Amino acid sequence: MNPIRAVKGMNDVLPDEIGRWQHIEAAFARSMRLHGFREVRTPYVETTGLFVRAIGEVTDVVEKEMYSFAHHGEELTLRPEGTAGVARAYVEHAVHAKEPVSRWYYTGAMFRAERPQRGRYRQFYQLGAEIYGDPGPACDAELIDMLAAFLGDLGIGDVEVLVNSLGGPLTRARYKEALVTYLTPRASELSPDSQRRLLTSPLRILDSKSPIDQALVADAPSLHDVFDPSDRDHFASLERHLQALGTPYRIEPRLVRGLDYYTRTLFEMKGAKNKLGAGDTLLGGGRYDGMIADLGGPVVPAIGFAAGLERLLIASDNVPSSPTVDTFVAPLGQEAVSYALLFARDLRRLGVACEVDARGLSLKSLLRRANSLGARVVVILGESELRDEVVQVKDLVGHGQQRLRREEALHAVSELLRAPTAGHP
RNA sequence: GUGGCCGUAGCUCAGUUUGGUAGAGCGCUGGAUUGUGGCUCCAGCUGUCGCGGGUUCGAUCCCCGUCGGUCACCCCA
Repeated sequence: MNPIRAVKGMNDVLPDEIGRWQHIEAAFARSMRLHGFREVRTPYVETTGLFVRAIGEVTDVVEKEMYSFAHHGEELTLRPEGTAGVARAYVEHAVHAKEPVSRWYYTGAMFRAERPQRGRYRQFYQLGAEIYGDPGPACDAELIDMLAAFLGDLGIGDVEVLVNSLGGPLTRARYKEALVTYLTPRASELSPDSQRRLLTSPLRILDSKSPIDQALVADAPSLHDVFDPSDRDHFASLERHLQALGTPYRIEPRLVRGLDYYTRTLFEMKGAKNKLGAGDTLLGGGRYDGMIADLGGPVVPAIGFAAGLERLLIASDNVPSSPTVDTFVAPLGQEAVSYALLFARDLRRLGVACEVDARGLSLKSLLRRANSLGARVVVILGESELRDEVVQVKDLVGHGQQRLRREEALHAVSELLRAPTAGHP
C-alpha cells in the first residue's frame, strides 16, 4: 500500500528543526514590540474578491497562483499574502476611528500554487507588519532601518537594501503611459515575456532579467523624471532619514515589484545569495496609500512589508538546539515506576522539566538516553533506593552523585540546575 | 505553467564495464562493567534499490510514463 504523503510544496517542520523557527519568530516578536507593533491574527481563508481587489486582477498571484474554491456558493481563497486580509480587518473594524495610527504585525502561513524550489513553497510562512495612518517618509525610513537591523540580528550578512519610489497613483499612471508610448514601437525587440507584460503590466518590464530588455529600458524615460513635487519631496525626505539613521541602502530606480497596490516608497532586501540561489529576496514591502479606500474604507495611508520565514531560515546561521529536558528520571524495575512518576511530578511543580523512561531499560541504557537528551541531572530509583527511601541524584556535567532523602533530593536537583552550564552543550 | 538534473537502509552516500535481486559511515538496540552516561571495542536490526509499465532467460542498472526532490525561467517572501 502506498503511504500517504504531504502535499507537494507543503512541508513538515519536525521538532529537531523547530528551535530555529522559534528563534526567528522570537527575534521578530521582540523587534516588533520594541517598535510599538501589536500582533493581529486574521483568517487563512478570505473571499476571492478581496485579493482580486487588493492585489490586482492582472497580477500573477491572482491570475494563476491562488488556491481558490467554491463552498456553498461562496468563492473563497487560501490567502496568498497577508496585507489584504489585515487591511480588510482594519476596515471592517473601523480601526481608523479608534486610533490615529495603528502598528500591526502578523506571522503565519500563506499559500501560492507555484512550482516549488528552494526557499519557495506552496505553503510558506511570512512575518509581516503594517502601519496605518502615517503618510510620512519618516515611518518608511524607520521601517526600513528596523528590518535591516532585524536581518543583522539573525546573522544574515551581505544584505542589500534596495529602495525606490513609484510616485503617487497619478504619477504612476502618467509614467505607465509614457513607458508604453516609448516601448510600443520597439515591442518586437522585447523578449517574449516582456511583450506580454507590455499589455498587462508594463512597469514590470523595468525589472526584467533579460539583457535585451535591460538594454531597451536603459534609454526609456525614468520614473523619477515624471515625479511631481510632492513625490520628489517624499523620496528626498526618506533618503535624508535613512542617511541620518546610517542605514545602508541603494536606490534602484527599476525596482517595481509585482503587486499592483504599491505607491511611492518601495523596498526589497536581498542576501545570502550563495545559499538562496535565485530566490534571494528575503523581504519586500512598500507603501500602499490607496488600498484602504479601495477596500471601502476611508482614505488612510499605509505601508507594510512581508518577509519569507523559510528564506530567513536558510540565510541565517544555525542556532544550536536546546535540550528537551533538564532532568531524566530513571526507574530500575517495575517496582520503581510509580515512585519515579511521583518524584517527576514533584520536580515539575518546582519548574524542573523532566522525563521518566519507564520502558524497563538497563541503567546503562537509561544513562545513555539521558545523555543523548542533553539532560544535566539523572535521578536513579532502584530497588535499594526504594528500600531505604532515598534516591540517587547524579550530575552528568559535574560527574558527582549523591544518595539523598526525597525532600533533600528535590532541593539538590534544583540547585544543580541553577549552576552554570559551562562545558555542556 | 515551461525546461535541465536527480531518486539505493531512518540520515549522508558508495555500487551496477547496457544487466545475474546490495554495501559503508552515522543513527538505533544490546553487550564488554549481574545498577552507572559521554570516548573506545564487539554484536545485532532496518531495503517492495521512488512507483507503474516495457525490453530481456533475468532489470537497482537499459527504455517509456508517473510521482517526488532539485536548479533555472515565469513570479515572488
